Amino acid sequence: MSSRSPASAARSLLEAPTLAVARGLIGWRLSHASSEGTTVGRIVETEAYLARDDPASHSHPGRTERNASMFLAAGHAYVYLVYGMHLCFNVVSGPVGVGEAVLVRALEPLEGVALMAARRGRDERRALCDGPAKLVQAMGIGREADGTDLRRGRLQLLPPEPDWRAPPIECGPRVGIRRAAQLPYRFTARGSP
DNA sequence: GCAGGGATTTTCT
DNA sequence: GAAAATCCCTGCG
Repeated sequence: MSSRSPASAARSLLEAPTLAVARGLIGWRLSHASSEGTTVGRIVETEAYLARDDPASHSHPGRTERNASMFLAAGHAYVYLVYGMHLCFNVVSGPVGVGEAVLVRALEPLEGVALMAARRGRDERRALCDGPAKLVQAMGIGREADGTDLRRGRLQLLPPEPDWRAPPIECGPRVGIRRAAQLPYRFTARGSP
């Protein structure tokens, strides 16, 4: 069909509609090169937050100082504080100025597992990155990552390896929200947390 | 293994 | 002043 390389096709995913990005990001890798070392994890669970007909989205009430990064170009990071003590990491999607993003809910640890465990203060591999705030802590992502370009900075999004086989992906309701909780905007790699 | 509640602070009404 | 895209520990079966 396409004459483009798989890597190029993968990169163009970020320009796709947000629901397609949320599904397509399953299998991508998140890499963070920090002063402590490098950690890499594979995305195994995501949630889409849209700009229209989605009252659960942070962009729904309009643009504010907090959600400003959601309105950047696709492929930027949106990092915010929830519950006064945890951070969540999102990949901005959709056209510039629209306000859509994909929340990364879980990773499978690939590299720097010992560093992840040290940051998290516990050893059990399963528990390192199986929640949106957990993976932010394990990867050492801070609020300074908010608004950065995920194709260029220390925090980078990498397409799946060419030989990586996509697992079956399940779709269901989002987690931890009240409004529009029934919308099936959550994507999970089967066999993951 | 599962249910329940506390921690903690930013953000918007 | 209330709610929030959560996590962890405790108590109980």
